[in-house]
Amino acid sequence: MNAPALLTSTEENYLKAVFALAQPRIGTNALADRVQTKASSATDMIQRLAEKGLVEYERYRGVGLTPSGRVAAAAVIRRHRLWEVFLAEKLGFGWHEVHDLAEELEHVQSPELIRRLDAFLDTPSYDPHGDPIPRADGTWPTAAGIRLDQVPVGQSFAVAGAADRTDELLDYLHRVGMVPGTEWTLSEIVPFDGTRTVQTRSGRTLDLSALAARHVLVQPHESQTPNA
Amino acid sequence: MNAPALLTSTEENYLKAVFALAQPRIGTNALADRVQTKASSATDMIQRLAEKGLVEYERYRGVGLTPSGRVAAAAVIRRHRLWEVFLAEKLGFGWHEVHDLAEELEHVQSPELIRRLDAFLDTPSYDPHGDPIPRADGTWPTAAGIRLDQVPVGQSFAVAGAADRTDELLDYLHRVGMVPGTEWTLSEIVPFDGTRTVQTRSGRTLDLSALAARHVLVQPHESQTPNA
DNA sequence: CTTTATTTTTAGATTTGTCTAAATTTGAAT
DNA sequence: ATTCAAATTTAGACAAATCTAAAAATAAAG
Repeated sequence: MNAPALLTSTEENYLKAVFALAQPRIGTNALADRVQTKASSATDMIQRLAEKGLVEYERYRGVGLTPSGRVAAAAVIRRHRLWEVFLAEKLGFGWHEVHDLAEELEHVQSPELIRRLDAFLDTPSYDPHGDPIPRADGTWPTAAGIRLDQVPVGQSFAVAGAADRTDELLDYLHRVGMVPGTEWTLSEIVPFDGTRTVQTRSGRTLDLSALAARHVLVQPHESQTPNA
Repeated sequence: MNAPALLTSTEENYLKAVFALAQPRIGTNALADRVQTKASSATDMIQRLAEKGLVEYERYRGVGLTPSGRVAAAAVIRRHRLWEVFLAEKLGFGWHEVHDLAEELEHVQSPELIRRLDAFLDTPSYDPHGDPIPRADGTWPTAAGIRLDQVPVGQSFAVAGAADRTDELLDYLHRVGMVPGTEWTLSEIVPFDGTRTVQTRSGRTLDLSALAARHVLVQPHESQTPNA
């Protein structure tokens, strides 16, 4: 329960992999695959992380995260996803290009840097892929609903919120009338680029890019078959 | 003359140190001091860099950079100083805080990242300390004059240009009338914070912060003693 | 309940970058 | 020209992270 010792980049990468794959435990081979190494190397590394109290490990039984391992993993993921937002929103990289770069940037050790980066980006809750960004305290944003890009065609829903607080997004959603509380139905998903067409009960339609759809949180309704 | 092989962070740090200290050669001890290591380690590293053709090394005689070493060093320094500009201008770090962080960020390997970062920052020519940023092609910005913060009290000068192209700086200089071709005399340097007071021949005075003074390039006049 | 196949772990070696301590070389002083 | 001190290099060891190849444990199949 003392201050979290500094981890090497390699240790951080293993932690992330365990976090991603352990439900609740993951084997050495799968882990080695994930971090691009061999099973024997993974065993070595895991034993070190176990000594540091970050994973719980039993020989031949796989690994899982301890509570403090979960906190450490969230910190790394937070750094990773904030850098992804920076790369996409500020430098104009495509959402598919940002992962590898963030993989390097995430290991720069400085709480103050991350605090300021977070503020500079307007404290986003989701990265360019739509994945949640852990908060500074290690908690995860629980979607006030599900993301619009995960809603099936035909589903009706109410807008619950926006995935981040940038003026650009909020202005845009306000301008097109997609504000919390409003009711819509998803009528089409364009296969080519994932554009969503939604419409109000009064018949007004609106096209939203896949990116925009990832940033809109909605509360789906019971079902489109009105019974009861 | 083939593509420059990827260097490790450590190799890059040694290269920077040789660049900074070799005029034209530097000894093992001084180099070791600079990179926070021991002379024996420096010897090892230098021999590796010599094999890669980046430094010219003769036993017991010290090291200097080869032409391709100079190019590689410029690339590292370019990355370092661009990150410094980012940290200071975008994240609001003080100019004294940016060095150590840039030291880590500079080793992220991606030409495209640096290209985009450079554009995002409006292609600055000087970092927050006033040091020149090598261009993408490895050439160095030769000051159209000297920086105003290096002018002694009493000196007259003509404004030659601005150290970078950000709208903020250019707008500001335009607004206060400090545009290329105008004539001024430096009448005071405030010891506390380095603020410069300058005045026109007609007597108008203007206070410039130390930061602003670092970003103004001037052409000093012969002398303040009017003879001939 | 054996046998076999898969997964996991150990053992020993390698690379990068470092260290201490001992051996060399250089250059300066007498 | 010797001697001496400072700078530099070698030698040998170590820690982190990895690998290959061999050994051990588990799980699956008959």
